Amino acid sequence: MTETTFDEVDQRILGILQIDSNIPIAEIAQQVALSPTPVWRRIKRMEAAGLIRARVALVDQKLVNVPMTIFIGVTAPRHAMEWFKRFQALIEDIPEVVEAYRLTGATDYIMKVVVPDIDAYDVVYQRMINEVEFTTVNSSISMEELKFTTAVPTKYL
Amino acid sequence: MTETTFDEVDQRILGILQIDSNIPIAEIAQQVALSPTPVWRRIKRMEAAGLIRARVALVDQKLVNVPMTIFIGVTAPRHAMEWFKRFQALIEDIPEVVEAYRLTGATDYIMKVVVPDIDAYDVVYQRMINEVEFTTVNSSISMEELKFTTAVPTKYL
DNA sequence: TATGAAAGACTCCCATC
DNA sequence: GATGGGAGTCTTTCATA
Repeated sequence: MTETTFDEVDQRILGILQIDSNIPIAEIAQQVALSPTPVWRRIKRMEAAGLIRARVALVDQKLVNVPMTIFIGVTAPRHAMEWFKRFQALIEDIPEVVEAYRLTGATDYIMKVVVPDIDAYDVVYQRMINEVEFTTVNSSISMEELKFTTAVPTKYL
Repeated sequence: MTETTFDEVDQRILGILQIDSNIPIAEIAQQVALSPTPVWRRIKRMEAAGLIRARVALVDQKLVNVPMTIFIGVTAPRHAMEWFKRFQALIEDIPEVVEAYRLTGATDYIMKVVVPDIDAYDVVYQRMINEVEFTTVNSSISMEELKFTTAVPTKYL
C-alpha cells in the first residue's frame, strides 16, 4: 500500500488555485520556488487524488440578476427515510437552492437560496411547501454579504 | 449610452462555465450551436461586464482535512458602526470563516465555518469571543451536506 | 528535483464573407 | 453571425542530469 502524503508546497499550490485556477503553472512555480515541471506533477497528483474536485467560474450574483440570498431553516414532520428522500429530491431539483445541510439542534435543515427578488422567492417557497411537508419554516433574508469565499483553509492538510 | 444585454445563449454559456471553467471554447460552441469565435466574444464580453468574477479550483473538504462545517448565528450587543467594523475585520481575518451574512430576524449574523474537528472549532470560537463581544452565539453542526453548488441559476439573466 | 526541448492544444485576434 | 488563418501562450510529455 502506497501512502499518499501532501506537504506545505501542496498546501500553497492549493491555496493559489483556490483563488485563481487560470494562473499559469510557470507563475505558480515562481511563487513556490520550484520549476514548472514538479508543480505540474503535484497538481496532477492532487487532481488524481480528488483533492481538486473541479474548476468553475464564479459569477457576480447581482449582475446575473440573483442579488437576493435567503436562508431557510426547516424542521421535519417526521424523521423517516421516505420523507428525507422526497426532501432531498426537491432541493436537488430546485436550482435556486444552492446549499443545504442537515443540522444538529432545533433546526433540522438549513438551505441557502438565491433569487432575483421576493416574488421569485415566493414561487420557490410555494413550490417547496406544496411538494414536501414541513413542521416549521423559518426564512431569513440576507441584507448584506460580509464574506463569501470558496477557498477553504489548507493549513490542516 | 450603450445598453448591455445578454440573451439565452449567454445564459447557457454561463451555466456551462459555472460547472466546468476549463472546457474548451470549441466544445461550448458545439453545445450552444455556434462557432467558436462568437462564443469567445461572448465570454470576453461577460468577463468585461463583470458577470464572470473569477475562475477557481474547488477542493474536496474531506480530503483536505476540513470535513466539519458549522453554522454560527450571533446577535450583536449594540448596533454601532464601531462594533461592526471590528466584527468585519475579525471574520475577514479568520480563514475558517468562509461565509458571513447580515440577516433580518432574530439572528443578526450567520457565519459558515469549516474546520477539521471540534477542537479546531473551539480554537476559532475562543478567538472570536475574545476579540469581539457578542450577546448570543448559537452554533449548529452540519451532520450532512445535502447540496453544495457555486452555480447560481442563470435563467433570470 | 532541475533543465531543456518539442508536440499539441487552446487562446486570441486578425481579415473576409 | 461563420470561416479560415496565424501568432502566441500554456499544457503535457519525454529525455537527461
